[in-house]
Amino acid sequence: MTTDTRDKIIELAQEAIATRGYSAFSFRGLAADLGIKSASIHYHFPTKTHLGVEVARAYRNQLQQAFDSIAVTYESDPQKAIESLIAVYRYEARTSQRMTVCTMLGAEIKNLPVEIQTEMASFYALNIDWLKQQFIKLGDEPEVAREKACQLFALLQGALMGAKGQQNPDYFDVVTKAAALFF
Amino acid sequence: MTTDTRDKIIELAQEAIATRGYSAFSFRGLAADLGIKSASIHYHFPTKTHLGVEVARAYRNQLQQAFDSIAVTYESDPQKAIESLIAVYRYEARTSQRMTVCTMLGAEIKNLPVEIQTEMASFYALNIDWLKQQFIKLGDEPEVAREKACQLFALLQGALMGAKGQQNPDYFDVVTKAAALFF
DNA sequence: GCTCACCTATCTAGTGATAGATAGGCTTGA
DNA sequence: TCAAGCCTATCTATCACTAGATAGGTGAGC
Repeated sequence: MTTDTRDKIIELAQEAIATRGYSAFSFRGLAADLGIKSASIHYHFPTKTHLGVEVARAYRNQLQQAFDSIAVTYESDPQKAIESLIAVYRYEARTSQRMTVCTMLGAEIKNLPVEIQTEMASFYALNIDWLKQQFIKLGDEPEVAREKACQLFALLQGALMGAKGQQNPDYFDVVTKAAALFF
Repeated sequence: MTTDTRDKIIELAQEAIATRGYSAFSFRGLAADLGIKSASIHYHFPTKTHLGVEVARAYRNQLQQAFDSIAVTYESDPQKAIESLIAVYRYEARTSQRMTVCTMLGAEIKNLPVEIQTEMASFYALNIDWLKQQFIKLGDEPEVAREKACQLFALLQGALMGAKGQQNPDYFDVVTKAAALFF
């Protein structure tokens, strides 16, 4: 067991990035939450960039798993699959008053180490490609499917962002009603 | 004339917030860009919070002016008015690789002084109320108009955010094609 | 079964850089 | 003359990061 301290650090860092942003979270803050010293975090992650990259990777894996799981469950019903993804994001908007790591890091991108900027690209690709596949299953031409995927993902990000910016989770529901327009 | 240094500070701060975020811009950085010392910025704005609030207010005024100007120009054509607003955001997405102050501060809201959080609320209200008015003019019932306004605004924010997160301005255009769905 | 060497995970104590903020002085123009 | 505008110099807090020490565990060789 390579300790679960490492995992806890990633988990807390992910939470911190999602709520306050990359430049606003600190090793000291994380350490305080964990009840250890910041030097101990440096033992697991030599630099903040290293930790940031690991958080991004972990989040990407979670996302990938969610996609796989949904795609299996609703293999023959792409519309339900999409609605199920929206429910996942809805859960994030409701339970924690935070944004996804993807959205947060996207906003901050100009202020991120290049290593993390690189990871960012795959977030968008993952979401958009998956949505595109669902629309293709629903009978759309690839190019149309891609456009719809971009549009729906933008709607989702805007919904998440607005729910947080206004501190009003209901906003997410109002906005995602518009998802119906894509079917 | 209460100097234009003050105005320049607000302008540069706005630019900095829109590109890198509130917590990532500094008095020293601004001062360096202006060719003065950080102490001189404190002369104009006693604290970072004061400056932040002024930036928010200034941005809100610009937004209000843009709304007024568009509403007058396209008074009898609300659809054109909305398309004109999209063009404004499009310009922001294209020319500078930055986000609007509203979107950026919205993402960071959990990390902002309360004074600025308060200003934030008016950004959303301003955008959504204005859009709502246009939809009402187009014949929608108030409640429907409000929902459409939220949805379209979320789409715009998502478009802006995605264009930046992927460093691809074309994304904005692909996404905002979906605005047609609202007419 | 013991010991020596190494590893893991943490600590204390500090580095230099930078943050926001302040006190007090110089300069210039009305 | 005096105040607006900017300065130098400094403070305190915090940042990421490092060095060196320590305590406990693991494993190999005798």
